[in-house]
This record gives sequence, C-alpha cells and structure tokens, in this order.
Amino acid sequence: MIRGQVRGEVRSPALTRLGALASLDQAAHEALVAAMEETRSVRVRRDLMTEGREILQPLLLLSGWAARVRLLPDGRRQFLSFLLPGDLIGACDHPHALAVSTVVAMSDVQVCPLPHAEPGTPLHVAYAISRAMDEGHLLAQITRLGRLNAQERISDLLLELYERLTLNGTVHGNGFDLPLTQETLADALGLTSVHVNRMLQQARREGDLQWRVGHVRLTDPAGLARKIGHVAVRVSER
Amino acid sequence: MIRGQVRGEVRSPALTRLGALASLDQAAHEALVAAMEETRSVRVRRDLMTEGREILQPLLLLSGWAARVRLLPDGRRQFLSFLLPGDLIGACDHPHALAVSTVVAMSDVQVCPLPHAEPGTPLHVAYAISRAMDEGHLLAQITRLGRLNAQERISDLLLELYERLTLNGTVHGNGFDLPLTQETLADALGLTSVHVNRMLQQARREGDLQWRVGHVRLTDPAGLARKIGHVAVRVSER
DNA sequence: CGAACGTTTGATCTGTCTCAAAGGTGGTGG
DNA sequence: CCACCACCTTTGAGACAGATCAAACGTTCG
Repeated sequence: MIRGQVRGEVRSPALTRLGALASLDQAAHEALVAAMEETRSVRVRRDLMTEGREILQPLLLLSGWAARVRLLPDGRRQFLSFLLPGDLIGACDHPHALAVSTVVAMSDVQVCPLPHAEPGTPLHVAYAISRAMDEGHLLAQITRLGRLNAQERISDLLLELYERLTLNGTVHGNGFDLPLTQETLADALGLTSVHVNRMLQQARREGDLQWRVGHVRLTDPAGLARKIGHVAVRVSER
Repeated sequence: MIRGQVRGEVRSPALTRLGALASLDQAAHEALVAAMEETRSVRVRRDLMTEGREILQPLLLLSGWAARVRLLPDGRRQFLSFLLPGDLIGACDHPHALAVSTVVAMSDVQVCPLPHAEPGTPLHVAYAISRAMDEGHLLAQITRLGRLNAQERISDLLLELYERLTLNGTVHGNGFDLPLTQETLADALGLTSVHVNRMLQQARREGDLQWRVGHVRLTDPAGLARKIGHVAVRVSER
C-alpha cells in the first residue's frame, strides 16, 4: 500500500492509477522509486518509439499525454489510442520485439524505464491488468470507428478519457485537461476537423459538454453514457 | 523442431503457424500433444467466450475460423478481428480475467486448452509473438476503419488474411477458403453488405480478385499490396 | 420441390468530406 | 503595452461516398 502515506515525491497520477489496478507492496514501491530516478522528459510532438524499430526499453508514462499513431504514405494519419499517465509503453515480452506502432508525445511528457516486476508480484499483476485495459481500449476504438456516427464517436471517446483519467485522479468536477486540438481529435475518430467542430458545437448546444482549448467538462457523464450506450472497459472482477 | 518429421496426428495448420513463430522444442511438442487430447468441437455461430464473463480457460484454435465481435444495444454489430488456426483465445495472465470481447465461431471449429508453457521456453516465446501479432491486427483494423475507403478496406483485410493463412500453410495458388459472407465482411469493415457487394464486383472487374462463396483468390497479392499501400504486420526481427 | 441463405440490382437519400476563407486567442518580442 | 504571428476554431457552399429500402435472382441442400 503506497497511496498517500508515502513521501510526496512518489505521489503522482501515474502511481495513483497503478495503485488502483492492484494493491502495490513495498517491493513495487521500491522498484518504482528506483525507475523514477531515470525519469526523462520528452517534448510535445517528439516520438517516444518508432514503428518497426526494436523496442530497446519499455517505458512507463509518468505525466503528460502520448498517442499511438499510424501514418499512411499519402499523409493520412490515424491515432490508434491515447496513452495517459500510468500507462505502459511498448511492454511486450519476446526477444527483439519491434514496436507495432509509433508513439508520439501529445504534450510535454515525462517517462521512466518500466520498473521491473517479478512474476506473481502485485506490480506484475498491475501490468497485466493495464495491458488488458489497453486491449479493451483498442477494441472500443474499433467499434467507435466501425459502427458509431460522428456524434457518438466524440461522446464515446470523451467518456473513455473521462473514465481513465478518473482512475488516476485528475478529473475535477467532471472536467479534465485534454491536450488535443479538434484536428487531432478528428484523426483519432476517422473524421475531418471541420466535421468534429460542427459536432462539438451541437454537443455544446445540447448541453452535453463544455469545450475550451485544452479542457473539456462533461455535464453529466453517466447520463451521456446512457444516451449513447457507452460501456466502460472492465477486465477483472469487482 | 517438430515440423514435418513427426507423426501425422500433430501436423495441422495451427501447429505450422506456431512453429513458424518460434522453433518449438520437444517440451513444446509434448505440451501440445497433451492439450490436444482435450480437443473439443464448437458449432458455427456458437460462442467460445462471452464478453464480461470470467475466462475459465484460455484456448488454442486448432481448426476453423472464429471472430471477436461486439454487439451494440440497437443491433449494430462490429467484428473486431478474425481468429485463425494457431491463434490464441483469451490468453491474458492476471487472476479472474474477464473476456474483453465475445468470441464466436465463424465456421465449425476445434479448440483445445492452451498448452502450458514455462517462461523462457520456445512455446512461451511463440505465445508472446502471437499476442504481439494480434495487437498488430487490431491496430491494422483501426487504421482500415478510420482512414481507408471501402475499396481499400476490402483489399487490405483480404491481404491480411492472405498473409496470416500463408503462415499456416493453407493458401494455395494465392487462393484460400474464407467462411465469411459479404454481410459478415461488411460488419468487419464498417460498411453495409450492399456496398461491399458493389466494391467486390469492382475489384473483380479490375482483375484484383476472384470470389465465390467461401473462397477468394487474389490475382497478384504483392501488386495489390503495393496498389493500396498495405504493409504486413511485423513484430520481431528478420 | 421448396426453403433458407447468399448475392445482385435499382433508385433515392444523407452524413460527412472538400475547399476556401474569416475570426479568435495566446504568446513573444520590440 | 501594443503589434504581430502562429495556431485553433468557426462558417459557408457544394460535392460525393456510402447508406437505405426494396425486390429479384442464384444456389445449395434436405
């Protein structure tokens, strides 16, 4: 149990999230502190990992947002998923693993090497759960793109982000910072920025949300979820 | 090394694939044979796993096709990915894992419990690679739905299936069996069956492929890949 | 032979895209 | 403190890819 009763330095959204996935023990705490010694900052728009290149070191995202992205030869761009504090980056466990997607910083971010976890330990469990949730988010993204209309896509994604950020304690009064432009949102949702703009206006008119650059507030997350049939990702009991 | 020089009973597309991912040793071979003792058949359209329910036992798909699918409250359906012989089903390693998607049999299939693999063994590596490829396929699906048009989506998916089936040796003369209707294809590609039909006709007219119920042949896979900018999933060196 | 299932066709409609330009807003330097 | 620039957001008009609805046509198989 590290949450709260530990020196200030290790309190962070990233740790709040990992602690929410599994009750971390002393060993986990030590591994985290050790890894965080090697924290490094990466500027917005810089790549953290490149598709097709070997993964030299899996990372833990400590602060800021990143995204997995794929670029088509003709310039089309598709964001595959967003990575938030506490998310693992490039954690796969076979030798000479290649990154299956590029990971780019959506804001200035801090990352550290992924703390080592012995099989069977709480931290190891937290990683497994994190990976399972990641997969759940990819499936949600597929469903969004394949079968939801523009309006639903936007609400569904914002609800996902709302739920994920709630896990690491950075949602306040149903609002949260989101370092995305309407253009990046569009490239995540398979839409154009013009259409995203119009749909956001409509959502505001209907009172579903408030938007200003870098920040959204959902008026009534539960109600919105009901309205569009959104269900949260669940990967283990309770 | 099991490929080929082993009793007939253990030659199968599923094993060919696993052997292609990592050079399997005697231990792997024995684990596979043991697990296959408990092979069970599942009828087309039956569920192999249900979203939100605990995964009692991870499975190995031995023959036939399955698919991960998500159903929306109003009846919309989205196929998330297809599972082919040699693919793992529900292999995640945290306690009380819940299935993040329903898995349904697209044809009559055979499955067995996932053979046990010790960390560090070839079979374990094969599983890790298989999971990484699975993730790659999900990312490909996201890109298809988000940024490709109808024509490209169809070609891209067929190319993926072509490449995956090549891995387990069931492609002959650039053709392969595919137990999908135009309707199921549509639900995988985020289109309507009517539109899939028209785009398939166009592809045939352009000489890209031949289609008959349950079977496709790609005239020139490499050329088609070039034409639409398709790239195969790669997760490790070589 | 009939029923079930999958494919094909036609006509019309609409959600989203495209292109193009104007309006806001925040930050930086003079 | 103002002027300017870069970056977002907003607006309008028109075009098009793909949806919708409805019906007919083939096959396969019991």
